Amino acid sequence: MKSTMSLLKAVADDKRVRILFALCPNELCVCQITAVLGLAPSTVSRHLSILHEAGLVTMRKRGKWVYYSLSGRDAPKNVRELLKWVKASAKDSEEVRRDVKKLKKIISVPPEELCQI
Amino acid sequence: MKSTMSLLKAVADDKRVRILFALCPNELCVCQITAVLGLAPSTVSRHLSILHEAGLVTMRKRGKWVYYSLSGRDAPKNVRELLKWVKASAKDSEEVRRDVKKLKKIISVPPEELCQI
DNA sequence: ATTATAATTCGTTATTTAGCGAAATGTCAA
DNA sequence: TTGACATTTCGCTAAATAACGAATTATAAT
Repeated sequence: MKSTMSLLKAVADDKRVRILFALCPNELCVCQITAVLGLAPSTVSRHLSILHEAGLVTMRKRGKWVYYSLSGRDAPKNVRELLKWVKASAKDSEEVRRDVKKLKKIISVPPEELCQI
Repeated sequence: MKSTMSLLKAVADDKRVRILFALCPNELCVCQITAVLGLAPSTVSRHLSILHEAGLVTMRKRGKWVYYSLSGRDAPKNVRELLKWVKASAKDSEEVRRDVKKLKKIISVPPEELCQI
């Protein structure tokens, strides 16, 4: 029950759902996610740690940057299924569409130049 | 996104998840659910209204009693899938097992005599 | 070494939400 | 009608949590 609730609480926040959608096609570094959401870096970092704690995302450090991506094949089945549910349930929403659009611009800039945008 | 979030917020509370499990085999009236959870009737009523608002449960009035049950075949697909996910993910938890045991005793008493327990 | 930058941690504030009891509503029975 | 009971609504308090900025950590570049 504990791990189930930590998964459900992790996805029961619209900012975190938007993060999951942003990570759908690609891994992203924190500053890119911050640019999509328009929140303070510290806030985004906290959201990411909640998603990571629940097992929904994985992270990888590369130099100064930390890249996050969706948990994949090696994650427990319920994690994969929950990600699938969220994706199917909210994929047509206005917010997600807006973020996808924003993401295209963000990805076109290398992360080195991004953070002062 | 709005309806997705209302579903996710509805299930992101352990008391409400326990209610969903209690409703798995049978519909129950509010006083029976109250007996399982050990919370004040007004609190349980509020939890039920959140689940109902999200579309996860249906209700039926019969005399003084109001019976709640899980949404079924006629519910949207994502609702049915979410219920399935929750059920699969938490079915082996200690809390659920305890509640199932408690429920057996509760059901063995007709609701007319239950509320003063 | 020093500086600059990405990310995290921490302390604080504001918002949300769970919980309760009291009061209101609705229904049955006497 | 009156009374009893199941449920809901309302107002309040306490707890959980999102958000921010400041301080800290870690890494890379000068």
